[in-house]
Amino acid sequence: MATVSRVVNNNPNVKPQTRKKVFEAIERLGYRPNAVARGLASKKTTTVGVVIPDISNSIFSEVARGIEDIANMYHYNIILCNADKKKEKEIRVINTLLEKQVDGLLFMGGVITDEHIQAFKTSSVPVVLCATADEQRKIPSVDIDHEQAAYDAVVHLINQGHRDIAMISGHLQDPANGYARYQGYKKALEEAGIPVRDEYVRVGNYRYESGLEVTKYFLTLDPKPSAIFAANDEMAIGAIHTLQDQQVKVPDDVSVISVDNIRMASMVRPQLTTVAQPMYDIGAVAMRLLTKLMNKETKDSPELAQVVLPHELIHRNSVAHR
Amino acid sequence: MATVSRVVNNNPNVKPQTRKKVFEAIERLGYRPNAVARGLASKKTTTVGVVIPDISNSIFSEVARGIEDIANMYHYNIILCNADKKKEKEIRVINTLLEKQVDGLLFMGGVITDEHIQAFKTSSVPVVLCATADEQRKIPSVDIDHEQAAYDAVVHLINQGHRDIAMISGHLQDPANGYARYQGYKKALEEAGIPVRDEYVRVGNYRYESGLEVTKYFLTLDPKPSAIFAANDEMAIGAIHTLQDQQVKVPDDVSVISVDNIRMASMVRPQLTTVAQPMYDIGAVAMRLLTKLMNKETKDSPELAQVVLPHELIHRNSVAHR
DNA sequence: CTGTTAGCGCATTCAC
DNA sequence: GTGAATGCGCTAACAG
Repeated sequence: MATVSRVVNNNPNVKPQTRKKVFEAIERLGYRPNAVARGLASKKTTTVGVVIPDISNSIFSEVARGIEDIANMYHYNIILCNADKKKEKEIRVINTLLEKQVDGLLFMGGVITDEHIQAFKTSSVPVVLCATADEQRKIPSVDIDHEQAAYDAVVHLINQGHRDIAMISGHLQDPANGYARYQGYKKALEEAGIPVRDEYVRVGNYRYESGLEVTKYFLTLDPKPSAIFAANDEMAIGAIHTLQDQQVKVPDDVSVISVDNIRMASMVRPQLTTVAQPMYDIGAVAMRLLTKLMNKETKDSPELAQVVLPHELIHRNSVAHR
Repeated sequence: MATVSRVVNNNPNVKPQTRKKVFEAIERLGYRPNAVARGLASKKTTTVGVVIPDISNSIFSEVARGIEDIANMYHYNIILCNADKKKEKEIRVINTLLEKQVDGLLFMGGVITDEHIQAFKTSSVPVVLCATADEQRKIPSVDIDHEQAAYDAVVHLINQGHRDIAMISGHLQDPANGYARYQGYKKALEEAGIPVRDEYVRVGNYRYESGLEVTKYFLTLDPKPSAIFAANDEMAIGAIHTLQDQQVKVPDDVSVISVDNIRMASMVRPQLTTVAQPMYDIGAVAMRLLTKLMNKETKDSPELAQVVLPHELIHRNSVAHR
C-alpha cells in the first residue's frame, strides 16, 4: 500500500521493476487515486479558489483564462465563484473556499473592506488580489495603475487639441475602475490648466446602455464636448453609437477614448482608441505569484508582492486632432 | 463530536440549548469545518466539474454563468477546466475531475468520441452534456436544435427574396456549430429549390477575422451573394465590416444573418439579425438536470434526459428585403 | 437527544 | 527498497 502511494507520487525510492508491476495492477484494476483522501492526508488539495465578480463579463473571463492556464501548468485546479462585487457574497464564498481547503486564493472584487481583510487573515493560505488592491497595500496583488492609465488617455486627447473633454465615469466608490480613473482624468485636466466642469462628468454602470444614455445627455450641453473619455470600452462603444445615431461623426466631430481594450474594441467602426489593460497577463501573473507564495518560495514581504503591470495606449480610429 | 457534526449539518436531533452552546464554541474557537474530511467521510464533495472549451469565449462564459448560478443555488461549487476542444486535454481533465471526486460532471467540448464515452462510463457520477450531444444520444444533454436554428435563419433570408445566399460555415467535423448548421443551410436551400453552390460555402474558424476574410472572397464572386449566413455572430460581424469597408451597404446591398446572439450583436451598426441561442439557460438547465441526476430524483432513462431548448429569431437591422 | 465507535483512502512515519 | 501502523477530520451507524 505504501509502495503504491510511492509510485503514484513519483517517489524515487521504488525499484523500477516494482514500479512497473504497480502500474500494471493500476491499469488492470482501473484504479483511480482519490484526491480527497490524498488531500486529507497531505493537507494539500492542489486547488485554488478564484473569486470573481462575473465570469460572463469579458474583462473577467480574460483574467480567468490567464489564471487557469498558469494553474494548469502548475497542476492546480480552480474553483470558480461569482460574487458580483457584493460584499456579503464575497465574504461567504471566501469562507466556503477556505472550508474546501484550497491551497490559495485569488480575489477579484469591488471595494476591499476591513471585513475582507479580516476574512483573509483567518486564512492560513496565501491570497493574491487580481485587478484590484487594498488601500493599505498590505495584501499581495497584481494590477495596472488605473489612475495613470486614465491620465494617459486624457493627456492623449489634450495633445490632440481637445479642451472640452467629458467623462463617462464608473462609481466613485469603486476604487480601481471608478475612483482611480476619475482621478487620472482630473489630474490630466488640471495639469493642462483646464477647469474640470461638473456637468462634463457623469457616472455610468460600465454597460453599453449607460454609455448610450450618458452621451445623449452630453449632446444637450453647450458647449458640447469635443471628446469623451469613458471609464471602460463598453461605455465608449455606447457613446460612439449615440453619436453616430445623432449624425455626429466619430472622430471628426467628437473623439472617443477609453480604457480596457476588450476584443470588441477592434470590432466596431470606427475602431476604438483605448488604453489596453493586459487582462490575461494579470490573471497569469497573479496565479504565478500565488504558486510562489504557496511554495513559500518568496521571502518578500507582502509589501513587495505588489506587482503593477504596464498598460499601453492603442491608437485606432476613434480619436482625431481637433 | 458527533453532536458538533449534527449541528453543523443541521440535523434536527439536537436540543436547541445544546445547539446554541455548540455555535458559541464554534464562534469562540474560530472553528471552520473541513470540507475535505467531510468529503472523505460522506463521499460527497458538493462540487461539480465543468469542462469547457474556453472560458474567455463569451458564448461559453455565458453558459458558465448559468451553471454557476444554479450550482450556487443548490450549494455546489464548480471546478472549471478549459480544454480548448482538444480531445487529449478533455480526457485528461475528465480524469482529474473524477479523481477529485466531483459529484457530477458538466461537459462542453467538440466532438464526442468513443474515448469520451469510455471516460464517462468509468465515472460513477452523472454526466450532462452542455451545448452539444453525442451522436447516439445516450448521454443526458441540453442543447438547442442547431440544424433547425440554421434552417430558420436561412428560410428567413429566402422569405425576404434572397436566392444567392452564401454561408460562412464552421468546421464540418464540429457536430453542433459546424455540421448541423451547414445541414440546416442546405436543407433550407433545397426545400426552396435553390441549388447549393460550392463556391458559396466557405469554412471559417468562428472568429471575427475569419468572417472578415471569407467575405472578401465572396465579394470576388460573380454573381455576388445578396445575403450571407454566418455560422456564428462573430464571423457575421466580420462579414458586415468587410462589406462596409468595401462600400457595400448592409443590409441594402447585402443582408447578413447568423446564429448565437452574443451581447455584441446589438452593439454593432447595423445591429445584427440573428437566431438567439439561450446560452445562460443552457447552462442553468444543464446544472439543474445534473442536480436531479445526482439526487437520483429522476427515474428517466438517459434517452429521456435530452433537453432541447427553444431558439428564437431576433429581428434587427442586418437583413433587408431583396 | 447524546456519546462511542469505526471507517472513508490516502501519506507518512517507523521498522525491517 | 518494502511493508505495517498511525492519523488526517469528519460522518454514520450504533448504543444508551
